[in-house]
Amino acid sequence: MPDTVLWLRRDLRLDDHPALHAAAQAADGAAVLPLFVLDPRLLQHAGVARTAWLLRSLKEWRSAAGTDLVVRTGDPSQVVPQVARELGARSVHVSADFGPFGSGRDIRVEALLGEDQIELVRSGSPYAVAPGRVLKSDGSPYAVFTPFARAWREHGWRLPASGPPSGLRWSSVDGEPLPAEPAAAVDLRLPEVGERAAQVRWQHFLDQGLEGYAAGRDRPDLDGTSQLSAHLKYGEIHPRTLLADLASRRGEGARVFGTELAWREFYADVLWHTPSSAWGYLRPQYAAMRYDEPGELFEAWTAGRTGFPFVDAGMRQLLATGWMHNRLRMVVASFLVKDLHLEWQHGARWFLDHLRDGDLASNQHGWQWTAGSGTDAAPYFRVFNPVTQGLKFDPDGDYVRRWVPELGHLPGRVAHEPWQILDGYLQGYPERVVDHASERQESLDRYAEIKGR
DNA sequence: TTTTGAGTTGTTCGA
DNA sequence: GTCGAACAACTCAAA
Repeated sequence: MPDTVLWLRRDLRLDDHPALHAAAQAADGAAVLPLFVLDPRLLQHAGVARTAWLLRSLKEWRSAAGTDLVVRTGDPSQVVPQVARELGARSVHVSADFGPFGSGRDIRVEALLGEDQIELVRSGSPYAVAPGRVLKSDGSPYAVFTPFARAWREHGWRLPASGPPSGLRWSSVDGEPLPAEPAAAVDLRLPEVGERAAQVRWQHFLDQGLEGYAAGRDRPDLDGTSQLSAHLKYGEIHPRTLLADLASRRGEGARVFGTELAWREFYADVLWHTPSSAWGYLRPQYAAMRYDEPGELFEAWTAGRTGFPFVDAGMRQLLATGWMHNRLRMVVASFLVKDLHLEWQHGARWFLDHLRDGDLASNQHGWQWTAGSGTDAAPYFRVFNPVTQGLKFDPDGDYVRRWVPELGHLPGRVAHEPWQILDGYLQGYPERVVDHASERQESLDRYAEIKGR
C-alpha cells in the first residue's frame, strides 16, 4: 500500500482524531504523512496572537508526534495535490471544515485531487455534532438557541476514541522550516500552547473551576473560566472529550459549561446554513439603521482609552494577552454599538485581528447578538451600563486596576468611577468620551426609526 | 393551519 | 436599600 496524507488544519492533536484513524486505516500498514499548508491568504487575516498560537501549536504537535510535520507555504489547491502526487498517495485525510472559506477551499481541492484519482476523505469535524445535522422535524434549521440545544443533546455524539491508532507509522517529504513568529508576539502574554497544555488546563478547570462555574464565569477578576477557547479553536482538544468528562458530573457548573459548548455548536450551525451572516446582518432591517463612521472614538475604543474603566480594562486585556473575558466582550461590544453607534462589523474585525481564539462563527454571531441583529438577539432596550456592569462583576475593582495602571491608586470599587473622587485622574487617565445616559437614549431613538420595517 | 407560549447574558424608575 | 414592573413587537417552535 502507498502512504497516505493527513492534511492537518484546525485539528492539531493526536488524541481522539477521527481523520488520523481513517488515514492510518487507509494506509493499512504503510505510513501516514502529516502535512500543514500555510495559506498566505489566511495568515494575512489571522493577527499576531493567532499566528503565534498556530506556529507554536505546530511545533508542539511535531514534538508530541515525534515526527517531522511537513510544512509548505502556498495555495492549498496547488500544494495538497502536489504533495499527494509526490508521495503516490491514493487518499488525503482531513477533519471536515464547515466555515464559508474552508468548505469552499476543500471542494476545490477535492476536485483537483480527483483529476489524479486521489480521494479527499473527511472524517470528523471540530464539533461534537457536525453543522447541518440538527434539524427541526420539518427539515429546516433552528433559529433559536434553546430548542436547538435540546435537539442537539438528543442527537448525541459518539464517545471519544482514546489515543492515536496503534501501529501508526509516520513518513515525511521535504518541507520548509516554520517561519519566525511576528515580532509583536514577544510582548503578548500567551499561555502554554498545544494538546498537552489543553489537557492540563481542562483538568485544572475540572478540579478548580467547574463547581463554581455558573457564577464564577461572570467574574473577570477571578480565574473562573475554562480558558479553553483557543485550544478548541485549533483543535488541540475536542469538544467530545469535554462532553464525555462532563457526563459523569452533576451540578449546575457542568450543566452550564455544557450549554456554553452548545452555543459554540449553534453558531457554527447558523453560519453553515447562512454563510452571509459572517459579515452581513442576519436581520436585514438593521442594515437600515443610522450608524456613525469610525473615527477618533473608535480609536479610543481600540486603545482602551474611552474613560470608562471597565471597558478600557477589557480592551487592554485583549491587547496585552490576545484574550478577553466573555463578560467584557459583551460590555465592550455593547459600548461600541450602543454608545458609539458604530456598526458591529468594525468591532468584529478588531476582535478577529486580536483574539487568539478568534472564531468566525462565535465572534460574528456574538457581535450580532449585541447589535440586536442576530439570532436570539438582545432586546433593543437591553443596553449595558458600563459602570454598573463593572460594579456588579468586578466588585472590588481588582480587574480594572490589573489592566489600567492609571487607576492603580484608587482603592476598591471607586476604581470604576474615578470622577467620584478628587484625585481620580491623578495619573493621566482620560475623561469619559461620551455621556452614557444620552447615548443610550440616542440608541433607543435610532432603533425606533427602523422599528416595524 | 392555527394557536399558544417562549425567547442567554439589562437598566431604570417608582413604590 | 430592595423589589417588581415596564421597556415592543416579533419570530420561532411545537402542539
